[in-house]
Amino acid sequence: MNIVIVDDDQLVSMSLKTILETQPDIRVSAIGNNGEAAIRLYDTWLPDVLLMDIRMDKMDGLAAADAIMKKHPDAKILLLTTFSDDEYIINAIRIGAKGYILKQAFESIAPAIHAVYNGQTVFGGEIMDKIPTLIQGQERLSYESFHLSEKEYDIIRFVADGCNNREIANELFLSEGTVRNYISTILEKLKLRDRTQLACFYYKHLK
Amino acid sequence: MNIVIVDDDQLVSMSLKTILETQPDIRVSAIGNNGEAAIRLYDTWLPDVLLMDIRMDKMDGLAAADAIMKKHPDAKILLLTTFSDDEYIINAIRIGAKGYILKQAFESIAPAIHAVYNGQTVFGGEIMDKIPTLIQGQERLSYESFHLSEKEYDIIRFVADGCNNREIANELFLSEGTVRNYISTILEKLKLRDRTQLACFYYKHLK
DNA sequence: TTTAAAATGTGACATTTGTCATATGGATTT
DNA sequence: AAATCCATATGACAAATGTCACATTTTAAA
Repeated sequence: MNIVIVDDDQLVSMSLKTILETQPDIRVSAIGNNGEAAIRLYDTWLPDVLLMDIRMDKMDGLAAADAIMKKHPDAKILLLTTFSDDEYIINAIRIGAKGYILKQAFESIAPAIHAVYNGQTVFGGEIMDKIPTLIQGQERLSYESFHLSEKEYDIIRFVADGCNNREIANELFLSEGTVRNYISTILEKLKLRDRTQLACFYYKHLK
Repeated sequence: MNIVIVDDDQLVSMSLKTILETQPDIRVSAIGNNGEAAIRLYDTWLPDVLLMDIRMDKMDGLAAADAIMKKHPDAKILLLTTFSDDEYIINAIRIGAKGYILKQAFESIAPAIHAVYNGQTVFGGEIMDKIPTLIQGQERLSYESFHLSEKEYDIIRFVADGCNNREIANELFLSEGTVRNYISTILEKLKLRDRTQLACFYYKHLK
């Protein structure tokens, strides 16, 4: 497996090279230190996987990745980042990068490369956690954060499924009145007015 | 590395087991064939990675994954799928699954497991390609496809925002009765029963 | 054991909701 | 001009909903 590394910190690229070459099936063909070099090196070496830092001066990793993907749609580019800067994630995905991982996580870089080499897309765990919020624009709150009991949460799910009180009562083996009482309490806790608002709340914050 | 496999096709689970056990660092501790078994086996074996099919009868993989993640927030669950059914992807991410890959891609399953074990999240390449569209405009159905007028759609949005009839009437300078009539028509067109179901419908299909 | 706190239930009540039949004024078509 | 359609409106009505005050039972704590 033929790899090219691009990072503007010489120290990092060398460490990466050292780590990767302990893997029998990996060879580091070249090292660059900015986006322009990345493009040039990619053309020259056509690596199986390009390992590239996102933040670099001259031309940043995203721009370079974009240019490379346009020219070589099958390129497998694994982006490295120091912190999980949200702003980049979506664009990285959109550009078609095959991964986005934290460069601190040394020991997990080799597995990531293997996965990418095998046609998959890899994200550092912490990074993936942000996707749902990016997709929806809001994070999923757990029902604990509103001091809702398990049963109350059950009921919310039925409401958010369009069930009326009778149906919920039948499903949960409760009387209709009890269901009403539950809903009344839930509405009070969440400062909502009626079941429709509750359903909306569910889809906006709990789903 | 301690793995549990869950797939309702015995043949698949056995093949997977065979493939995985060629890896020196992987041991398959148990095999199950439905979501309930998954939950039970997870509790029993606490595997490093749980490999589970998405589509199963009895209880599907997503529901099981959700239950397991709620109980064991650190669980590493790798979901297997036959085709890249879009609908599941977002939910898989939301639930916190650590991967979503095509089970056909035999040779790439081991690398995926390693990556997940190392704290990363893995997606089959074809699958990741769909994320951008899901992120942007999540295949929302247009209101035309339900023969809803512009005004009717306006009203739906208010309902899905938790407004009651009076509020909608004020916003749109209509009488409360008119709003009711509109909603009545909308419910008829969409074959729904009440405004709560309408709100749910909005979030499920129109949002 | 006694006490306290949940979970569950009931009945009464006002409000909101959804349905229906029907009416009016305007715009469009014939 | 007549017929038709559409948006809007009204009033009457039954059903569903949310609130409240209160029991009863079960569970957990002191």
